Amino acid sequence: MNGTAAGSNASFTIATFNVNGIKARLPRLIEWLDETRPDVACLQEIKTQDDGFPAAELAEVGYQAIWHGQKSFNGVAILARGTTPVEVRRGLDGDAEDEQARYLEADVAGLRIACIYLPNGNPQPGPKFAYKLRWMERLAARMAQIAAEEVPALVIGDYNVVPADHDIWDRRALADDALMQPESRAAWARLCHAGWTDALGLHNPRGGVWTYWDYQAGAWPRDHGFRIDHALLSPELADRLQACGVDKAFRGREKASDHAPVWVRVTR
DNA sequence: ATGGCTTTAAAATAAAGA
Repeated sequence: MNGTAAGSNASFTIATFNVNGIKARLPRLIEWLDETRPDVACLQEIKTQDDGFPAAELAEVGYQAIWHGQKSFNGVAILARGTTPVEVRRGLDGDAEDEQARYLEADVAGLRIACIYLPNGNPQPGPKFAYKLRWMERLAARMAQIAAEEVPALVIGDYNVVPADHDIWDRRALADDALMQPESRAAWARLCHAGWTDALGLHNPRGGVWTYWDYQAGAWPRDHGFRIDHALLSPELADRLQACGVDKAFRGREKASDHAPVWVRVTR
């Protein structure tokens, strides 16, 4: 714009944060936004209906938002600093009966951003696990549509899948859990094989990076965590990946979520 | 060994999370 290289070297940060209740977490959320200043923040488990979303409080710290809420459970939102996300769609095709608020997609600054809260699926086997696997198929279908548009895109959020044994402190601890089942992992692998890049996995090929620590059993002080919050980048965006990481320290604060934020930085 | 927390909704417990 001004004839220097500054524009092409500038970066853009997109983060995801499962807040585990936006009402209880609002002070921590605002703290994190103020301290890390992501350009976009995708939130999961806001656990509020639409009219309970704290849009005014977020606007005070510079973020405009769109959100898809639901009473008590689930709920997703996309925040952008200094601009309002342009909503593309909410919810996935393929199940007219599904009323769970888990998918929200928007355009921000030339990027297509899908914020997801993938079903947990426990206990397995059972209807909740079947719903999880069906939901992953529906997600794959939507991601194929996005890929066909050949836009720089990322699908970011809480996938509730531990991709590999090196993504958990002890694979035996969750061996029977829906997050670790071969079917869950196969569905995840299909997304990656379709051309989407797991940013954090790519930059940490030996694993050992966690994004979640249970509230119970001293999981946080013992560092008994696992990796379930992911960012999948389309080929057009993967080429622009500069860095990615976990804001781990926020898991250790008072009244923290059980998830830590995950971020990716791309060339603008 | 087994550890047992946190949220929401709503009025004491129950459901869900992962």
